[in-house]
Formats: sequence, structure tokens, C-alpha cells
Amino acid sequence: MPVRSGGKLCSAVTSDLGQQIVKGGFAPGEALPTENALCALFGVSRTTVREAVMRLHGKGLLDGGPRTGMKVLPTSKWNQLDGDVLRWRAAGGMDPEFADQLYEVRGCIEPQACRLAAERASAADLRQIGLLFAALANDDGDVASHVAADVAFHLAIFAATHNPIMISLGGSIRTGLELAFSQSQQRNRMSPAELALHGRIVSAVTQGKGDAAAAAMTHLLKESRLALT
Amino acid sequence: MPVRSGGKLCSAVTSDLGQQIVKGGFAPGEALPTENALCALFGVSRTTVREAVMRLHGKGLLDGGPRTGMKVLPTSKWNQLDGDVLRWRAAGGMDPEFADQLYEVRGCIEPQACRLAAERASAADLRQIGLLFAALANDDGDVASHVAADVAFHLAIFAATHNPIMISLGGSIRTGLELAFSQSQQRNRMSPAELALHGRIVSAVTQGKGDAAAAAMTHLLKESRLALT
DNA sequence: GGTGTCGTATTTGTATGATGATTGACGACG
DNA sequence: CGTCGTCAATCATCATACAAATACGACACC
Repeated sequence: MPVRSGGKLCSAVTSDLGQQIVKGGFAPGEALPTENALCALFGVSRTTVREAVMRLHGKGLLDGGPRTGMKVLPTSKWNQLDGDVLRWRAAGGMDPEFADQLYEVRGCIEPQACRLAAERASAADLRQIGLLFAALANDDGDVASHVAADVAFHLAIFAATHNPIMISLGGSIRTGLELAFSQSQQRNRMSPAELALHGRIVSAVTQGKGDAAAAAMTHLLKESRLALT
Repeated sequence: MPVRSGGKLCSAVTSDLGQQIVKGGFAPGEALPTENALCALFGVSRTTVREAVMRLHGKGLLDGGPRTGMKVLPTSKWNQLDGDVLRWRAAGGMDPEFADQLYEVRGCIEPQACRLAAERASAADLRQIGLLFAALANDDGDVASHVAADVAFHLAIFAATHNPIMISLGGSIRTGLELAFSQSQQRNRMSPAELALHGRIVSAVTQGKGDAAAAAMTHLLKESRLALT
């Protein structure tokens, strides 16, 4: 008898299965249970299971054909930057290793994005960035809204690059961090030092100083990583 | 009467629909035809259409709920780095704008990846990179094998960072380029200048000189972009 | 006439069963 | 001992049915 939980069963199964794979419940190279077995496992129909499997296939987590069953692909084939994959890795508390990897990638990308933003931000972009910085500085709401403002600020930087690929990349990275923040420990409000570094980024970008903007962002990320336990 | 093409119908529908979306056949914000309409359009059953739609949903191209139908999301929500999305964008000849965007992102990431590789490549990594460089230098095969060797070289750099997220990122980028190369024009064999720059990267990475490695990669990308028409 | 409420129709979400295609395994045969 | 054909398991696709959610319009009421 199927679980009559109401809605979006497919998404629930996708998340559940995906998380089990990402968390290592099924080792890479290992074959997944047959579709019928998964049906029994989750208490849903084959239709739903197949839709979930298709999504995971689309994310590079699985591959396989008839008779062989679906195999878990090696992690190198995964779309590690897919929002869902990041979410699943960060779910239930993010391990320090994952945080390091994420910050390392941020350190490679965000300063360069910042440089591009400084070189080509439009007036509207600059206005938006300035607004978000002001919101960040004046925000006296709870921690959640503070984090949200921080995220919005960084996304605005990416948006100012006017490069869709870069923007998408930024979205993925921030997704992972956002989730991690909200789940592990609520980090303290931004330190004055961090806020000041945000300010340096704003002025450098506004003045079109690419190198300075990149340097400020690099500095900020270092500071921010340290603050994260 | 369904198309009895043999196999992989689902993948075919996914590619077809996905490409139409990416290529702008359906504008962002626009609602997709109903599932039944899509069935008629592609001549497949609803099951297959839904599996395709689920995959696209997983890539951030679509969203929607019951009764409202699926809407095409704004491009900012797409997983632009998803291998399939890149493929679809590059399909049928890559427009110069896309090439610029891709090279810009490469320019942001690969030099930094190179720096990391220089800092922490293992002996095995270095051996592998050296081997691939030798293959690149001595290769006298056709253009395809030359491109493949080039791709393998850059992937090895990413692998040497030992950061799974970075590695995945590298895979995505290279996927797009590979597809673009093989479809648009077959580019000429690598110029001596490019080859020499590869060599500079190898020695810088081997000697652990991060800055020099990053600079060499930046230089190489500039050179390579120019050679690409 | 305007507005709030309710019913209905349409569309997606899920379940079920059937049929064909593909492929690995195993045994028969040369 | 090797090669090949058959078999069975499993995925791929299809067809159909029902449930759930929501948009739209009808209707009553103010």
C-alpha cells in the first residue's frame, strides 16, 4: 500500500536516494537495487522510482542499461556543483573537509568574478551592490536575515560579471554554503573586520579597480573561513 | 503510433526538448505545452515525456506544479555547467558569445587550479602530467587525438588539485570545449607557442611554483583563445 | 454592481499491469 | 576448450486509471 503523504513524492524519493548515494550509502561502482526492490524500499510505485532515478542519472550519479542495473558512478563523474548534490552533501551537518573544498573553490572563483565585476559592472549593478551592502551594514534582524543579505551580496557580484556561466556557478556555490550555514551551527553575526572587507570590495568595484577588488575578496574569504569554526 | 527507434527514446526526447529550451525555442517564463501535447509532439507516451521533463527539472531548466504546467525558468537558474546543458548550447556550432563566456570562466578557474596543483601534486600526479605532456608533444596522430591529448592534460591538472569539486568543475568545462571543437571547425594542430606554454606549466607545477604555474596557464588560455578563430 | 464562495474542469502526480528489447549467464555442441 | 544459441532477468516503453491540486467561471449575497 503506497504511502499517501500528499504531494511531490517523486522529489522526496529523489532526495532520499540521492542523499544516500552522496553520503556513501552506496559505494561508487556498486550496483543499485533493482527498480522493484527500490519500490519496496520506499513504498512507492515503479513510475516514481524511475523518475527519481532519471533525475539522478541526469546529475551524473548513476549510469547503466538494461539487465545490468544502475551503477553508482565514481565521484569524479558527478556534477558536484549541482545544487541538489551540494545540498545532499551538506545535509545533516557539513564535514570540515567539505567546507574546505568549498572555500577553496570559492577562493579560486570569487576573486576573479570580483575582478570581472569591477571591469564591467553597469550603473544598475553598482547601485544594487551598494544597496545590498547597506542592507548588510544596517541589518539588525536575526542571524538568518543576515546570512541571506550576505548571500545576496555575493550573488550580486556574480551577476555584475554578465557571464551566465559565471552566474550559475556562483549560484551553485552559494547554495551549498547557505544550506551548510543553516544546518550546522548558526554562525555569529559578521565581524566588523568582515564588514569592512565587504566595504573595500564595494569601493574597489565601484572605482573599477579590478586588482584591488580581487585582493579584497581573497582577504574576505580567508577571514570568513576562519570565522567558520 | 510510437516511434519504434529501438532504444534510448527517453534520452532522445530529453535532448530534443532540452536543446529547444536552451536554444530559445521556449522563452524563459513561458509555459511548456501540456504533457499530452508533448506526447503528441514527440510521438511518445506520457511516461517518457515525464521522465524527460524530470531530467530537465533536475537541471534547473523547468519548474512548476500541478495544474499550472511546467514553466521555463530564467537562465540564471539553469545549471549552466551541467554537461548536457553545455552540450545543448554548443550543439550545431558554438556561437562566439558562448566561446567567450566559456574561455572567460576558464581564465578564472584554470590558473587557480594550476596553482593548487603546483602546491600539492603527488609524485603520481606529476608523473601523469609529464606523461600526458610527452604524448601531446610527440603525438603525430590526427587532429582528434591531438584534441583528446590536450583535454587529458588539462584534466590531469584539475585532478592534481585533489579537490573533488574542482575536478568536477574541470570536467564540465572541458566537456563544453570538447564538444565545441568537434562540431564547429576542426582547429589546427597546436601551435609551437602553445606547446611551449604547456611545457612551462609542467615545469612550474613540477617545481611547486604556484605563481609561475598560474601565470603560464593564463598565458596559454589567452593564446589558445586567439587561435580559436 | 461588486465581491466572496463554491463547484467544476483541466492538468499534473501516482499507481498498476503488460509487452518488447537488451544483455549477461549458462549450458549445448563442435 | 572454445564458440554459439537459448534463457531469464531487468530495464524501456506504453496504455490506462484514479487522486490531488489549482485556475477559472458560475452563482449567491451584500
